[in-house]
Amino acid sequence: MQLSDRKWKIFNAIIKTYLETGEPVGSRTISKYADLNISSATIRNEMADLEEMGLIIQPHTSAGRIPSDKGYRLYVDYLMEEKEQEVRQQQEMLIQKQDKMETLLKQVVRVLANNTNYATMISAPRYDATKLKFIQLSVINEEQLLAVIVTEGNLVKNKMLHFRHELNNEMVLRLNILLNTTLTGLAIEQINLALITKLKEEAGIHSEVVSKVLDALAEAIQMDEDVEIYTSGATNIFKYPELSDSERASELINTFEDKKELVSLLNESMDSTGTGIQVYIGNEAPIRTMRDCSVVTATYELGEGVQGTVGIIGPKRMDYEKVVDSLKSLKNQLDLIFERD
Amino acid sequence: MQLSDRKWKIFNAIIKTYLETGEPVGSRTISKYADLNISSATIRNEMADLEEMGLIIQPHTSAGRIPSDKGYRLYVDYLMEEKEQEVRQQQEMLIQKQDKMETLLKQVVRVLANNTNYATMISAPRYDATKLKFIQLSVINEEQLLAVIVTEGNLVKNKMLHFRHELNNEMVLRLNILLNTTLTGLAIEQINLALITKLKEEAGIHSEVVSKVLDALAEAIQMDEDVEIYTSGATNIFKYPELSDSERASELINTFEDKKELVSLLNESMDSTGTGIQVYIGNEAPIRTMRDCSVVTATYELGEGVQGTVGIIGPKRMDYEKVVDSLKSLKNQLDLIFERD
DNA sequence: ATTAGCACTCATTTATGGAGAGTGCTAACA
DNA sequence: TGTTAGCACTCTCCATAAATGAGTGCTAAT
Repeated sequence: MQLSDRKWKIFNAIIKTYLETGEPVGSRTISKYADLNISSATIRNEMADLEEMGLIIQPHTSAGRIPSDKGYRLYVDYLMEEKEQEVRQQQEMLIQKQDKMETLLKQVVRVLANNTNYATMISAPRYDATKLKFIQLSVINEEQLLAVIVTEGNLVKNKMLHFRHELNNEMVLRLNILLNTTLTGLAIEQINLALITKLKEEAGIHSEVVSKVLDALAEAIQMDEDVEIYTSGATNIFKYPELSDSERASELINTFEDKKELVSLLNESMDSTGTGIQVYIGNEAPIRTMRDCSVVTATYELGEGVQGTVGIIGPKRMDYEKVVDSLKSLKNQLDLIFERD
Repeated sequence: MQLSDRKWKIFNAIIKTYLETGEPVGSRTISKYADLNISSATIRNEMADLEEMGLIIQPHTSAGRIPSDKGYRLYVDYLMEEKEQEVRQQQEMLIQKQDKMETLLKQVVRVLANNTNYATMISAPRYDATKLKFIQLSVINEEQLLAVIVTEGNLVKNKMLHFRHELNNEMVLRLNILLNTTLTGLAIEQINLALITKLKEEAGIHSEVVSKVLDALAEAIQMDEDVEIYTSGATNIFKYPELSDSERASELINTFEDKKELVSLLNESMDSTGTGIQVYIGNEAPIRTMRDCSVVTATYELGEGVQGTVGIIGPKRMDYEKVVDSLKSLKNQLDLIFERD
């Protein structure tokens, strides 16, 4: 399927105009379009062809045309290709380094939402590939231990552990040393059975505590996979009439509040792209409530394959160029911030 | 302003009916109301009186009546008075004890939102009156310390500290002992200047570290006052037509996402009621976007004056009885959970 | 191959005219 | 004197109809 030069120009004009106005665009509008001196009648003929190709759609007879999902896809693919080389002047967003990952991520989504006027989300870096930096067990009282786990990138987790028998300070001190000397610098996935057995052996009679700590560690990670995601600007969807009728808006905002589905989307995007930018148009995203939206995601890196994903959700007629630029710029900044860590 | 018995009955019938249907209620509807054998004409006369008193309103000529804010207020005041003694069969909500405060609070709002079909929020217990349980400084690398702060009720905070000069393990160990022996068991507000001076003295050349730790502590607390609030069920507002037009819904959900204003509301409610249940009707709440809502709050306790607030936001015609019951039940459970801590 | 012209289609807007619900008032009644 | 039936009146809420206008597809002329 090859588009003639003129067809391409017309198609482009339709997309551009529709992105701006959000309303079906007719042949006369296009005929007035700059550097295109053709009458509306001719354009009508061309549009009929484009429609037959499935690139544009008529919402009803005697209305203008709007891009189909396939049309958007073509446009975006072309756009991305073109962008590949071109390094544009990127608008700077002010992301400041933060001590705590959580604060940083919240800031990122907030700034991004304000900049783009779309809804945004970000997933915390995937934990199981991150290296352990530090473990600290502290005695809270006779039956409780607090385990603090710090990983590369200063992701801090804490988990409370309960024991039946009494804990004594000295033992905990020895365990701390043991755990740190053995585990520090390892990625979570490197902690295998052999290592665990060895640890337990060395811990002697306290092996039960060791296994509880490791369980806790695993559990803490598991929990994160499920939950750790931040969103912002959900209400931006009200700025786009095609999304803001009660029904749709409610569903969408619900998806945002729940976050569960968002996690799977971000994870999928991360797995499939490695480190690029990905666009889901309408039903391409695996979330039903987003069938009228487009989602653009980017994966950021935190050294050695450890990565998270940031995403922007808007109407299908979102400003893809701007969004892609914003994400690229953001991605660079994040990579930078994590680099000097 | 004294209501005759009959006027009261009519007023009550109007409120009850309106709470159910959400539509203006007319004289004929009331005349069919059980144990009230009066003709519609008579009721019309009474209603005219009630309207003059400002208790009910006519949205337009020849429509039924709806309660005014003043009317709701009267109803709620009476309701609360009546409830005071009566201990009703309270529906149980399943709140499970959790290790971490955050998890617990999130669970609470979720369950509450599901139970009531309104939007819910909860503020973490106020920090500055809580007693310190434990402080732990850990060396992360040459220039960074991780401070972990645990308070009563197992609220865990961590904060990363940066230093120019090198840190050594021994010093940190000594500081840990010093901080814990001195501060454990104290409420934050008890850490006064005298104590600080004494601490610094004992720390000798490491007094700089001490003051940084204390700063961090203060800052961590400050931050909490601003942010620590959890919400759930924001999308429930779409279940009530009077709140779910684009404009209103957008504003409301925004308020929920922002949380800043919610904090001030919850704090105010806590200050003014001590430990009871409070109802804000329409503009009584200090948040403009909630002018069409009612808010019911309850303060829960966590031993010795440490308290947080939980709130429910719904349309003005919310089911106050049910909401108050739910909150009371919840309050009891929370008090119980924290008690055995 | 392009374009002007025209008939035709459909969403959107504006008027119009009940139907229904509910009121306020008056006059009759117990 | 309090209560009620009756009635005219006032609104909102629909549904239907008519006018508008944007945009198309097709045909015939250039």
